[in-house]
Amino acid sequence: MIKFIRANGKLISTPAFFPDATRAVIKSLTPHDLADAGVEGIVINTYHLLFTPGSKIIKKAGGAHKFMNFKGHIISDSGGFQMLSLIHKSKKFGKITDKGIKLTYPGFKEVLFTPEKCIDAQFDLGSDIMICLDDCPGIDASKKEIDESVERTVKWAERCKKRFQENLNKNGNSTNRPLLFAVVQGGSYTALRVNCAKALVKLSFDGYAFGGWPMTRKNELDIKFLKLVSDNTPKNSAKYALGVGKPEEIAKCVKMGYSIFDCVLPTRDARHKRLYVFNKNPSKTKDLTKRSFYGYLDLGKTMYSNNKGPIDKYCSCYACKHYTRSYIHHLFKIKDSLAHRLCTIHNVYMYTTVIKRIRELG
RNA sequence: GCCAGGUUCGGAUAGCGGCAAUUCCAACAGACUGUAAAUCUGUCGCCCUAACGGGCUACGAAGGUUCGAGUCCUUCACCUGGCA
Repeated sequence: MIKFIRANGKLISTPAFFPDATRAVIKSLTPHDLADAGVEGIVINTYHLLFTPGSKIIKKAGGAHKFMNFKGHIISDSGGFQMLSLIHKSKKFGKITDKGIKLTYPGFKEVLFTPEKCIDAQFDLGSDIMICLDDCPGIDASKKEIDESVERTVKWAERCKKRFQENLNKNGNSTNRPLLFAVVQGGSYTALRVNCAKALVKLSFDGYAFGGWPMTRKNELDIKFLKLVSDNTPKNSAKYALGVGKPEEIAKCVKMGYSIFDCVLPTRDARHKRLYVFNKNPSKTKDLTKRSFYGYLDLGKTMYSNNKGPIDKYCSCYACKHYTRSYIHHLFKIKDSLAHRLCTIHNVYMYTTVIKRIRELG
């Protein structure tokens, strides 16, 4: 398993979990909070930032790192997944064509988001790892639709790579350069996944990501296809499981060869009062893939109103060191944003604890 | 003392002849996996049924009118204004 990835002249330790800062913020946290919580990198979203504030504004600010005042690593997601989450839900957000995605984000001027524009925007953002624009099919897509999405994803990846190269040449620096990852689509069809992976590997990228929906319809990790993609990409390449997942799912994916993860769960759940805890001492466990090892706490429940313990007795994050469940429950009741901040710090710290332990165990 | 308005399911509200009865809050339960999410979905009088459904008790109290009353009428109790 690879221990480091070099991007933009900096080393990224792996495996790594980068929480999602879709709109260039981990909601409610400052970069100082992030550093404190052991967060080494984040994932921002090209699609969302294209509209607000606009990639050019971030470029003028000196890139996303400076704009956000964040010193860690930054991966920019292409926005391909938004085709699934927005356009497949409502046509008002846009339309997918072979040229690119016609984006009609409410309140903004219509733009044709091509693979080239996607890459240019990611250079504007100055991210360390860039993701090719992919065509992510909806969860109920037919085989024909997935077939088309694979074809488009590969073609777009090729165009992304070409544009990526052009941007690198323009900058004239080949050693301290960002990386470009391609996304493997193919849904739940073995042949499509394999073909997509092989076609992308042939084009050669710095890393490969598992795209689409990482969960089965039963909401279980789709191990079969995650493994298939991992097995059909070069052994020592960086592998990114997009949108994965719960701590035990990440641990499982690491065993399959994945080294980079991002997921909205720890941050969103924190805002939804759901806290992640360890049922046993994490520094003593050797297997982090067991579901029973983790617990969830709904701090909104009245049962915690007078609970004087920390969120998690095995955790030493800022929130656990300084505040009780009772107080945070109170903050939720009065709808104070400090609840979000403390809980986000905790959940994110909990994930970094899991990652650190996985690294220790090798 | 006179006049006017009010009293509804934990709290606050809607309802002005067909109602177990609106909405909000609270409470309870659930969801959340490349973030349109500090969000969303249920339940929320009691009892029976796996379910469709059924039974009982309810809109301050007591009477009355009506096929039918939270809704109309009378009296009483309490609360809030205005005038004495």
